Amino acid sequence: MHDLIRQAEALCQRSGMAFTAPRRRVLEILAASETPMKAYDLISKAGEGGQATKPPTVYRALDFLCQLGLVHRIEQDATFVACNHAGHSHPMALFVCNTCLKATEVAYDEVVPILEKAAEVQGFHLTRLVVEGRGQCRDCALAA
Amino acid sequence: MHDLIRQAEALCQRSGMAFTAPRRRVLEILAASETPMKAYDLISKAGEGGQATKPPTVYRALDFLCQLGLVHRIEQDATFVACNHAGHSHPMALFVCNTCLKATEVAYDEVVPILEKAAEVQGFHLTRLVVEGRGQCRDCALAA
DNA sequence: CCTAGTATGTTATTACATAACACTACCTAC
DNA sequence: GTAGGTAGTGTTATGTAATAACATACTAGG
Repeated sequence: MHDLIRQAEALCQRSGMAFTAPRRRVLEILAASETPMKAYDLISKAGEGGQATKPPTVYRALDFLCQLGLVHRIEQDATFVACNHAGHSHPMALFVCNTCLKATEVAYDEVVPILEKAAEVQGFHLTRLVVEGRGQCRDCALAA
Repeated sequence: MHDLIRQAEALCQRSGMAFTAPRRRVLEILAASETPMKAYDLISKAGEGGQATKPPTVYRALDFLCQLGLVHRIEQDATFVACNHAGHSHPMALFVCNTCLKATEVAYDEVVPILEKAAEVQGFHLTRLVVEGRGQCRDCALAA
């Protein structure tokens, strides 16, 4: 799991950005979590042990990590998850299991041009795309 | 614009659901709005004139209208928009213009099987799909 | 040094959403 | 017709998500 932290360090170094304590802390917590986390769970977790951590600190760290593609925000339910495929920035869909709540990342490169074309027909030029889903993951399907 | 209201009435009648006053009110306000609305703008708008309207009333109406497909929730920014293509339930992507904030609905039937297949490869069975975008609409592109 | 840029700390507030319970209207089975 | 269920609304209170605004600290370049 500490691969992610090392990747983050490297990524920041290359782009001349600071991988500061709160950013590291937030990423560590997310990387250790099996499931996507809500912001306020993250805030209280980050505050455990050391000094109290306030919302802006965590939200700023999250913004930073999201921009780097190390963390994704799941719009459906306002949760955050560490990215398994850090570094590169493939378009990735996030599918969340209704049972175990784990998130699965799925590449959707194929559909991007289709959606872009469908939008363009109506004169709409896409700059950002959000693809998310809900359903049942393999493990939970087998368990049932 | 009152087409939508009439459609809603018909739809409710057919399914034996009540198209009550708060539901009608919320739908009217959304139908009259050029752009998607935030929940609390809706709440204060609904409260204008008559009696005060509280959050639960509006949220309940929104849940109801969303289930019927008469209204869509835009997850990216927690706004709500009346559906232009009411009644049927095609999968529809919502693309929001960064400039004028209007929402454009785009059918994405084609991409559903692709995403389903991509998910299935990882053993994930999709039950719900959210596709949203940001960008620039035709009018704003021409104006620029 | 000192100052411009970047990031964090802190307080307060705004915005989004729902839990819980009381009440009403309507319908239907007896 | 009346008891009891169902569906919906009204109301209070609270929980949860996110940011504004301003003060403070760290660091690199002149």
